[in-house]
Amino acid sequence: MPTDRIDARVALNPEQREAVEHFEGPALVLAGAGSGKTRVLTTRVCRLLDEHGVSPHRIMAVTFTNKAAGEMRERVAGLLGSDPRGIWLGTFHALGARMLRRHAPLAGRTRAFSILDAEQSLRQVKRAAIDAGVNPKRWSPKALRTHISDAKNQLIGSAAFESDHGFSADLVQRNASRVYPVYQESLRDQNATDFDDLLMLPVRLLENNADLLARYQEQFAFLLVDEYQDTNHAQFRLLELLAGKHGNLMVVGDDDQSIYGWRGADIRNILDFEKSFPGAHVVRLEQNYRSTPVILSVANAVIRQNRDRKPKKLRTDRLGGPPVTCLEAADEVDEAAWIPVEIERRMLDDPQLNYRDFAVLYRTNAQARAMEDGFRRRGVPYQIVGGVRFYERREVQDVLAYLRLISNPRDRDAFDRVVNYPSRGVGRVTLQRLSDFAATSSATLLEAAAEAERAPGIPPAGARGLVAFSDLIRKYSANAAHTPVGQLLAELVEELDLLIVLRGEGPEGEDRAENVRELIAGAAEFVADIEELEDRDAFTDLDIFLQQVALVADVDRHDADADAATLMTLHSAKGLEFPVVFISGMEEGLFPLARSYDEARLLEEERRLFYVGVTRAQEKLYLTHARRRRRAGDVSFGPLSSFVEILMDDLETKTTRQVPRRRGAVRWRGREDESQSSRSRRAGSRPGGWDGRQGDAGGDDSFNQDRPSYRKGEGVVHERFGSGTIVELAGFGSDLKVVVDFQRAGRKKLLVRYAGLQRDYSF
DNA sequence: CGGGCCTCATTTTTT
DNA sequence: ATGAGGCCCG
Repeated sequence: MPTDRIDARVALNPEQREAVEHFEGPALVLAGAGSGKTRVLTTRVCRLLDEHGVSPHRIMAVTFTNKAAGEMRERVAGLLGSDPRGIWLGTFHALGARMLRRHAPLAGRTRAFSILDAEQSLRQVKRAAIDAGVNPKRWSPKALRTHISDAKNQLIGSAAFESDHGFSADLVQRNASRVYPVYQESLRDQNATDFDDLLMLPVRLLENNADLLARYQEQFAFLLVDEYQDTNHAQFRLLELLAGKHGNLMVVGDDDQSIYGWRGADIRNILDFEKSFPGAHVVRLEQNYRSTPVILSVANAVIRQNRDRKPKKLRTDRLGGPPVTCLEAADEVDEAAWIPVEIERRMLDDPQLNYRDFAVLYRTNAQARAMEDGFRRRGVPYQIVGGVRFYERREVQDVLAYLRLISNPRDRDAFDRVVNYPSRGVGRVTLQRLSDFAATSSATLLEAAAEAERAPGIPPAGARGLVAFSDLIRKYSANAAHTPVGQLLAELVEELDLLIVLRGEGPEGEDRAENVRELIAGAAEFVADIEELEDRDAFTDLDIFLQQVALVADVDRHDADADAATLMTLHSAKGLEFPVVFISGMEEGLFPLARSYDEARLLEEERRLFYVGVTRAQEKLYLTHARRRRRAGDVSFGPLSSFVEILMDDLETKTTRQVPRRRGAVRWRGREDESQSSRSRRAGSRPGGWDGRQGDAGGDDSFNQDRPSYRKGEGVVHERFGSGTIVELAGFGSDLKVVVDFQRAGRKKLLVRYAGLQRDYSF
């Protein structure tokens, strides 16, 4: 029996088995961190294919990253013994793009439409703002784009948005409502979409074309969705539509790991799944196979504090494990110096460990730089995920812009970018004249460029440049149909002498040339996705390459096999695991980020983010913080993060050599690097504020004047309201607010500055 | 038309 | 502190 074959290779616990064996109807799998959800998903896919004989093209499996999709494909192939050809497997955006590509004319696009990334779409928003008479200096294109993007993720089209906000008192909204239609129209003109369109347009396609909807509903007999907690409304709607006939939708997720609220993800999708899909079969996976109980208890202690969640608790059969270490460093340089040293120390202790077993996580990409310096100085190999994205590098963008223009001659953003790169004597004025000329003859810029000699006001030199440019693009467009991308790209770079141009650009030049070479190498390896074979003939290699490149995320480029420590943001770490994890920058104001204090919702998301970070660790977890940190040019003194604060009793604490010893500490200058102080370190903090001493008293937490002396759960006494318990903290420094549940007076929000609270020591 | 200098914002996370 | 964008001059 085929299924025996699969089951024999995949050991499942009863809950996992229950999920895997679920067949028809909606299902919600609440899968805690490390509970084997990927295994459940892949095994179920295998079962559907192998046991139930479902045809692969009738299954859609949605993952959060391309990399996760690739891994799932591999695992399924491994279990089945053959590649699951035909299955619709990928991210929402990739699948949306695929659907859109097939029916592009219905959405006013051709099959070779361009996908604009954030930066490109921002430029188009700016252009649209100008066209719509909205001054981009007064109204930041970024803010406008955020509103437009939010609207799209809510499936609000430009017309609806205009009638909602056209006369809104909120001026940003009102201006956004003027820009949105112009922006959207310009995307259509350019045969382009932004990321959000890859969700919204397919939904519109299905909503407006009954036969198409019926076809896809019939096709997708089974839908599986990973990381469901991070879906937004558009994604929900897409699933709702596609699952409309068969209703066999299984979603897997963990509300505690919902960390993309800022991007429109709606945690309600998972919390209300059973309402949206009545009769849903609910399975909970709470058995954790990843982390030591020590790490899990920290994770549980943190997440328990969130109110808006489905109660659950991770269990493990594992025993023991080293304590979680909290390290205090003097500043971010000190922190970044200590971590690689500690990594080497651990590797000496345990020869089993490799560099790849370590990850350093941080809240913001800005922290990467100092960390990178620390690793480089120590000579510890590392790879950074994120930050300046490969595909966003200037030189890579330039080359890609050529390709985009070759593939899609209407791509305005691409045209602007490379028409004068390398220099062809085409300046701003010439470009403006060309644009006018194109408008009068209703041609594309590229078509107009071919005729530039006839355009009024364009000097002969500029016209020659434009004609040459147009000839160049035309030549490669013709070649694209029968030349592999790698070769096309190599020829192009050769013809433009790009590598030489780049090397001549100064000290960065060599790196840039190297990046371009890497891009060529990547393109040479590119083989159009076999899934596209069905409608393969309609596309050139180039079209497919470009659409794929546009959707590559940073994590997709993470090389798990390289023997190097991984440096990345907490967001990027979702779904990954490492034996040893460092979470750095554990300071109030940085993590949680200061602005999350205003709203409980935001603070809860920060806490979930912390939970995600903690649960990445298999064996050993470090939480590090710096007393002093350079941020955005000036120095900030962040007190220990409240997330760590509540855990202090269960942590082992250390300091680096750079940190002055506390009063009463055993020694000031031993050769010993770390001191074992812990617990009760804060017994001395006084109620009512801070005592702003600086300098040598440094070990005392009161060193920092921003440090709130209050913590959640503490008892306090107010002269009028009596005694109560702190349930919430908000604000900063002199703006610190507390929410207190008073035994008699009920819940009050107080400004510490005025409230005159006393600590209730009897508590 | 291009280069260089100055100003400004920017630092939350990303498909 | 750093980068991007705008402005001015050669």
